[in-house]
Amino acid sequence: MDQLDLNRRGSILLGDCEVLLATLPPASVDLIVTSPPYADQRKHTYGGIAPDQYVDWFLPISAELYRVLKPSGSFILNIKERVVDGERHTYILELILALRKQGWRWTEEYIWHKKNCYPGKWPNRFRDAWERCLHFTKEKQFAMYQDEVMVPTGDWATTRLSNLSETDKVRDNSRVQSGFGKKISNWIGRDMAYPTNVLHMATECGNKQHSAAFPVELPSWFIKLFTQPDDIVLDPFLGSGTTAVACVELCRRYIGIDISPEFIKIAEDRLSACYPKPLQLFIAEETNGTYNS
Amino acid sequence: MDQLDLNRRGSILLGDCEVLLATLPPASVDLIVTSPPYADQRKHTYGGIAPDQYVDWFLPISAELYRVLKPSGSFILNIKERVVDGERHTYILELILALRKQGWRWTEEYIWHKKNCYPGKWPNRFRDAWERCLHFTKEKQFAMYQDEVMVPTGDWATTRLSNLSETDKVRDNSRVQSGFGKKISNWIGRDMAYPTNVLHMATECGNKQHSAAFPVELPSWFIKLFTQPDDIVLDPFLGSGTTAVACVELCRRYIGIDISPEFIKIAEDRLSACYPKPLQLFIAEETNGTYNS
DNA sequence: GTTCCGCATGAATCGATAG
DNA sequence: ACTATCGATTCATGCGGAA
Repeated sequence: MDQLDLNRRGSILLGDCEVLLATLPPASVDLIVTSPPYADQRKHTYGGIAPDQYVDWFLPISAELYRVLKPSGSFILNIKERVVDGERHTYILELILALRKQGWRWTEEYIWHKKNCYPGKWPNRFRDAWERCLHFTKEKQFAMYQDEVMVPTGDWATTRLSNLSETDKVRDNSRVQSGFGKKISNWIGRDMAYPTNVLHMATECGNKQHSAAFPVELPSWFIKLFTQPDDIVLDPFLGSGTTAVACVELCRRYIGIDISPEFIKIAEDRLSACYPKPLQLFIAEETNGTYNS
Repeated sequence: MDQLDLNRRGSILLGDCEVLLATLPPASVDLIVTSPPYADQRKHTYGGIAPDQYVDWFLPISAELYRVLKPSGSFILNIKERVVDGERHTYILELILALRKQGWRWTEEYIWHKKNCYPGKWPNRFRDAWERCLHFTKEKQFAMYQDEVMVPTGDWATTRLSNLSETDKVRDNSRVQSGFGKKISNWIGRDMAYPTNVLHMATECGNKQHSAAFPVELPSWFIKLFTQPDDIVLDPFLGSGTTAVACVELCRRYIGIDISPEFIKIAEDRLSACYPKPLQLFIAEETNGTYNS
């Protein structure tokens, strides 16, 4: 990836992703995580793709994504169909079918359950509290590091976890993420379980600087699951840079593309104030000498 | 519906639902809730429909469902696609597209989050913890009674609800469901909120008598949301009778169809031991005189 | 009458073995 | 080669029995 001028942390590219993706070498990316502009959204930057044209708009881009992804790589597409004329539009169903014709395997559909979804009331539907995280791969076998996202078992969470201090939790997390120490499965033993394909995460609503499509937690989870440190993660619709932030925190390299100079600026500002998680821990311990292991 | 010989509670019909549905009058049903046999499942009763043939198998049935449903009615289809050769099969996506061509409106997709999903570990996926509850309607406007499924807000649930006895909860539920007392929204006031389109419910696995496809809670929720007392609810794949049980408990009339005499027997046995929720309360209070309001 | 522990039980999926 | 069956894997829940 040296020809990409990818520094130690990553690269942010300004421009149309279909054009810029063509400049990347084939089979060079370990993971693609993205939340593309939803139909009729972001009109000021992408021109607001009409639902009926969404598949035709996306397919040339996904063809380039297929080319740059390693055979062992994964492609996570976070998306949710809009309501049009009182019913769910079918462009995502059609997109899944079209991507399969393009060669992608529709390996799994994860659900992001938005614990704090947007408020509102309508006569014929409730608040929409979930989005699709479609998992596509090129091959039947692909890289997956399940131990990296293990969670406390229900029993353990309600009884023992509640007794741990916040500092304990932070320290434990960072140790695992930095690759030091034992595997979680050995370390905690039977107190940890593998997660399911339903992710419970709150949306980030407090941040006034940027309107992130998804919380850092979401790309972080998939990055831990599908890549190792120093692997390369691509987000062709970087937006406010959430995927790149997750990469820095987890010591992965990123390639971020966006067509909007405003968003690129926001992403670069966020990244400049962003450190790997182990380093964050180090800073925290420097500042706070009261911690005892 | 008198020509159906529908008694005060409902009717259970033994036979092929495509045939039997043709005998029902048009526009006579308020709600259809069903969980059809999934592809390649239940081979002993339904012959195990192959994934590739699923849409063709289902369309003649859904045509009859369309005919018997009132214009203001809803059709809830609980289903989940299998994994075939390491990827999710697309027959449900194709089914949604085909149902729309048949005239159905794909109004919403609710998610049933199965808190206790089937265990297991595989190299390329996690446990499947969710199923689709597809909501189809005939018209843009349809009957929906949102107040009937309001839920306590987090604060209230964790503080006051946990202090209530089981009897209290039964009493409260039955009052609301039977139409006695105030609307929940007035009764609890600001402590109640509307739910989202994500339903958190555990599967019923402990029951030795029958293996219900879904918990009574699931059809109950949709029945409360889309019907009023004495309305008619249809389940063309009744199975062990869970939908009919929910109808009895909520004082709705049911039409249940199943092709398996064994399942019909199980359903009838369950229904004979089944009472409306207000009556359950009455029995509970007869037995337990210690309750003070 | 509580609370706590042990146990059986699932609309599952994969890989290996057998026809 | 391609399909059919079987064992191994794994965890939240609700029941019954025990302290």
